[in-house]
Amino acid sequence: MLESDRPKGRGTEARQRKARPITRIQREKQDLILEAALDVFSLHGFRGATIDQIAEAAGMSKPNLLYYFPRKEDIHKRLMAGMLDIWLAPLRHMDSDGDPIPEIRSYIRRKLKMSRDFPRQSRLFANEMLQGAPRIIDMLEGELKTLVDEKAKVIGGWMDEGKLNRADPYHLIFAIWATTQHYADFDVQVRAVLGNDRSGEGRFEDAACFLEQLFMHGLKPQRG
Amino acid sequence: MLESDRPKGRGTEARQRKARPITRIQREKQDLILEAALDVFSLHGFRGATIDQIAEAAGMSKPNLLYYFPRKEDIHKRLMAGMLDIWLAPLRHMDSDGDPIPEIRSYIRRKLKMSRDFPRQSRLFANEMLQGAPRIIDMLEGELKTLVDEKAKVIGGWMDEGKLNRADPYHLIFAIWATTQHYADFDVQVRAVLGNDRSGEGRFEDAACFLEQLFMHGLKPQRG
DNA sequence: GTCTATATATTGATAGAC
DNA sequence: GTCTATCAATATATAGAC
Repeated sequence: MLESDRPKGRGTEARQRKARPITRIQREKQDLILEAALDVFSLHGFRGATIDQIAEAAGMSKPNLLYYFPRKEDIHKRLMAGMLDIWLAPLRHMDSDGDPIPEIRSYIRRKLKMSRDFPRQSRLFANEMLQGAPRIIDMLEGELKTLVDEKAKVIGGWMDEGKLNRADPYHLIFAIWATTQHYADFDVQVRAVLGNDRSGEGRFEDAACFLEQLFMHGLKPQRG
Repeated sequence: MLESDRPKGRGTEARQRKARPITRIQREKQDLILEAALDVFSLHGFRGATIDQIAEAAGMSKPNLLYYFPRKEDIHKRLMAGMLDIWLAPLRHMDSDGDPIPEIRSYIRRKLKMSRDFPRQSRLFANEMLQGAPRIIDMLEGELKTLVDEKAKVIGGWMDEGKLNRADPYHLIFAIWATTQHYADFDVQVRAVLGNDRSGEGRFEDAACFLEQLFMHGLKPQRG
């Protein structure tokens, strides 16, 4: 059995870091590593990424990097944790007391902006999903499900009041996730299809415009 | 420089296979390998997958597998090639002479059905995208772009005739891809959020229903 | 065609000098 | 804290017996 996430080499006990305050220079080095690791992990996934690559991207030697994060998994864990909060912020932000249409419109825009500004985080997340989310499945079934349940209830309430067309709130949320994250995760494909002439950053504004139209009115023209 | 796709070991020249007809037993073995490789590649990506894993899943020894596909890359290449045709079939199928609304509705259903029936192929493709599509970028900029350009023109024509609400055809196609493939690529997340009770195969029917509603009518209720 | 044994490179992680 | 050197495991691929 090839267990990808098992620490290799001889008995590796995570190096005990003393609980002393972290210096500025230490944090800067850590941030440098995390920044480089985000590049590499988001592109190759956990197993595809190598410490060599991360160290080179961070401009330091491999043992030096391992001085700050004793194990490869530690870096990945930190990146995931740091990202999940940011990632769910837009959904948390959706206000049950607000007007349904503007709330959903603004949720879509916020989510699309995250794909534009944090594409690597999106791909890191997508990589984890494709692999069956081994490292965050608990969070999906716990924290995430709770949040979505809550927001689905809010949306369902809006529909009951006739402020939105009736539709499954869960699949609505999936659709918003899918359409917005697509521009980060499938960026190569989007660029290839749009061609060089349309591959400027304008594609995000076009996407925002299209998605607003889609989610608000759909494709079928109204008679009259 | 760590070049992941470079063949390793000593001077490896692809073993010259004689151009003699392939026997039935050979094809069966190859299919067995491809089937196993699809499992492993779709889950771990190209670099994350190992020949050991594939060989074990196929129930044969590693050298035996390498007898049929001399290099790891050969297996992956075959899987990609075999998949791309299937993958684009639903879009090719969209008929410019048909009625716009039924054509699009049926395209969505067909694409969603592919996510249900071929989730591993979808994830294989997604993995390749996340990595910047190094092995199929030419196909994206060539064959795929040509096909999408053509179909975008068809959809644009329908809009000119007033048979569809005006919207960017390219982003419409992206939205259909994203929403349908989401159910294969982010399957873990979908299941986690819907919970055990709603994680039967019924979720695909729910999704089909929702997506039809979304793409046809959007969320905003019509007055009157 | 299939197997055992093995060559060679890569990789995660450690040792120990400075 | 940082580096060079290196270990042990893993991985791709080949050699050669049967």
